[in-house]
Amino acid sequence: MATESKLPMALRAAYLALHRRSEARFARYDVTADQFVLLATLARGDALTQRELARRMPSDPSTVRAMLVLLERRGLVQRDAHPTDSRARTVSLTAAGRRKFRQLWTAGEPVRAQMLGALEPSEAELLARLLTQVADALNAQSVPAGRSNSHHSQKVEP
Amino acid sequence: MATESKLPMALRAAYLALHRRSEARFARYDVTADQFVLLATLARGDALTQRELARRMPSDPSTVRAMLVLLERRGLVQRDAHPTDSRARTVSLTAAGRRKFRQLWTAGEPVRAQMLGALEPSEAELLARLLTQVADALNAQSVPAGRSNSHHSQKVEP
DNA sequence: CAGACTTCGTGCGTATACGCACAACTTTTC
DNA sequence: GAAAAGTTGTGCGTATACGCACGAAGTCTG
Repeated sequence: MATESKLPMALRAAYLALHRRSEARFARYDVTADQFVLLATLARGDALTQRELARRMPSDPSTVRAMLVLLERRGLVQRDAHPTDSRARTVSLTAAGRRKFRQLWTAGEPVRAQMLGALEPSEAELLARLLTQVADALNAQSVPAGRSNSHHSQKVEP
Repeated sequence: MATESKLPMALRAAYLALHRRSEARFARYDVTADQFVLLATLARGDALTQRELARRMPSDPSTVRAMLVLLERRGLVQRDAHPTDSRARTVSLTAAGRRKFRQLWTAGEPVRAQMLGALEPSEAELLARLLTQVADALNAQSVPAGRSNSHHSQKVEP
């Protein structure tokens, strides 16, 4: 039974280590590791709805909202009315947000280097692939109580 | 730059997916995913100090303390005076705690199966190894430019 | 077009995940 | 042995991470 829990525990340990390291690294910029993820996501695709932003992070929409409130207050992001959907709001980086993100990207370099340095280039690639496979499997809503071992990430029978 | 952040993002996504899935799975037992980790750690080595428990989880000692308060209140763990060190307290599972853990272990089986099912057996092994490598690298206090770090016991090249 | 259903964002409550400062205690040092 | 230094647990503050319920607005029925 210990062998079976090795993978989940290793995943947890690795993520928490990454998170702690990043947190320490970004602290002097007054930005958290998760705020960095949010800013990075916006840097790659601006003017997303909060929902879409949350989906890409990936994080819970209500978590993202809490983060946006803090970031908006500090002028790093702005939220505007959606052009066509009046329920939604679009989120974008401000000029200050873009500047901050560039600083953070540089500041985070040693952490990424530390991760990558522990692996062969091919291993890094492989690791990313395996993690994605695992994440997809876990997100594929496959078995709350049924037997259907649908190995593809599609819908479940209603 | 997108390629460089792929691995950290994939790690984050995979962990969060695991966490969400586990959380949902354990909810009906009124136990969180992290409480499960704590109980599992105690199940593997009882009568640890809070510090040692935190180290093995791995989690922050003050986080572990908060968790212990909740779990103790519910009678799943107990904290006793340490036999020789009067600063420390030893933590153990109660009978109810052991029973709960067995239930949780079973309840969590589908999640582990879902993870493992997405991988070849050899891949699972490899993934665990790579994650451990990454975690070790991140925890190895290599200090890329700091000055005020001297606490941890790890080696650093000077 | 009206009702049902879905989706978006908000607000609230709980549990991590930490850092930091502090008191009590242990170990080391001189 | 007493002072210095280190360790253990506690308490506090902030930021996630989420679920759930709600109102508002969009979409889909008939």
